[in-house]
Amino acid sequence: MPQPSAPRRNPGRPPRISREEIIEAARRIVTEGGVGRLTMRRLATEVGSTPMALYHHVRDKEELLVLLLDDYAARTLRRSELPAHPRERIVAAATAIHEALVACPWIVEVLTADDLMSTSALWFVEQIVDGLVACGLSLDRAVHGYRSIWYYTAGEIVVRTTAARRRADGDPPTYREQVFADLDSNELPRLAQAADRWGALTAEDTYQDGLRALVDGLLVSR
Amino acid sequence: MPQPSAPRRNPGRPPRISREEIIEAARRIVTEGGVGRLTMRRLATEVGSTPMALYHHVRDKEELLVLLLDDYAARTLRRSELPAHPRERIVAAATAIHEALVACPWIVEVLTADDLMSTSALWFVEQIVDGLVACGLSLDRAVHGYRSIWYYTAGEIVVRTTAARRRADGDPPTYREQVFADLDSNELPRLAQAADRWGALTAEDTYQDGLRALVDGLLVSR
DNA sequence: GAGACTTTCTATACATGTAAGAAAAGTTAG
DNA sequence: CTAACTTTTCTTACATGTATAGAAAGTCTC
Repeated sequence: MPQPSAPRRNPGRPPRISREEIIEAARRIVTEGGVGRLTMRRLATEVGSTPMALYHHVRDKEELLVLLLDDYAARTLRRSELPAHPRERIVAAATAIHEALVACPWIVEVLTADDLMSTSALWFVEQIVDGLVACGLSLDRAVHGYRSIWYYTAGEIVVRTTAARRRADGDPPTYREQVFADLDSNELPRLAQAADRWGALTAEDTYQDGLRALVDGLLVSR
Repeated sequence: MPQPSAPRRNPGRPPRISREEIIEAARRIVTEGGVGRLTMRRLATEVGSTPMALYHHVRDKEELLVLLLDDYAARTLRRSELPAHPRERIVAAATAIHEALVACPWIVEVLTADDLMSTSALWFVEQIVDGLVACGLSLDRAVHGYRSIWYYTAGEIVVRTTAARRRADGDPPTYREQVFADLDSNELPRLAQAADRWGALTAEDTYQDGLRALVDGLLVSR
């Protein structure tokens, strides 16, 4: 029977760095110089260690980014007063998540990693699922509904911030824009009709419009 | 006045490889060994050239992947008989795009790159926009609606295929799953209630459900 | 034909993520 | 104390994307 109160230390070489230290240092690097400055080597010197030592605390760089995102969410997403009406509560919770993520431009590389599962984000997820249930959906349908909202949200952020970044880089227009300029107005009349406004239209932020549509659609129980 | 019919060749060293050749070779590599096998060096030897020569035909690897995706779309997406009823036409067109992309597991890394703009995909985009207009939306709102559908579609694919890949890798469960196991059922009752089914629920393919909800929502003009 | 100009290709170099294995620094059993 | 064992750290090495500089191979002007 092991003595429970004895401060018996662990065997093995004692660690000189911790996951928390690593994340802290990573956060410093990212907030100062952007996510592009975050390399394993830089991070290692920042915590006073070697690159490979990091890999004992973090599976790989992607996991590091996920941890960083969760850390960010934990300190940004604060539970706030949400509307009482379920439908509006859903919209507000999703919008809160969306705003937090949009304000953090480097996440794009991480969003592909399944849900946003930071403990602090979970409260908002709960609000969404609960709102859907309150509107009459079964629990299963509510979870599926939340997933749809998450797909929409993640897709919006990933697609729009990548596009925005590309615009900011002042890249020469890709051949895609060329394609769009050469539209055949007999074959594709609507697109041709919208062609000149396409760039402006797709740059607009219509997250809430789409979200409301999606939520409305989810709530007309079928 | 330049002689129009003269086969005056271009100045400069004549190219030994073309963008088409490159894409062809890349397709071979990817279909044989997966996208992980596609490196610039391998591609270079495949076309009998050097890595840096590729960069005269392709801006960078990302553009190569985009080209590859368009190439794939061009040979997979065939215009098909779509329902006449506008709402069903929208759903069918989006589903066609979705199915083509899902069948092609390496796209994930590219989907972040704005729209799917392959010429062959544009026809489906046209169907969606036109369907929305036929249901009474203004052209602007229809374009926005299409964008919402695209966000949802891209997000669904990116999130779900990444999750599936991770599952297939047999990774040790990430700390996210740990978080989910430790849910406090007082704080987050709905999530706790769904916790054990969460994995199964989020693995289900509910693309069409969400899509229909979104389209329904878009069509109740507000 | 000689040289200027243009386009494409090649050689070399660097930063990055990370695999593999050895070394270090502890704890525990004898 | 010594030896086995464990955990963490360090060293070295490799594959990859791509920047940079210059060489090669054409056309054009004269």
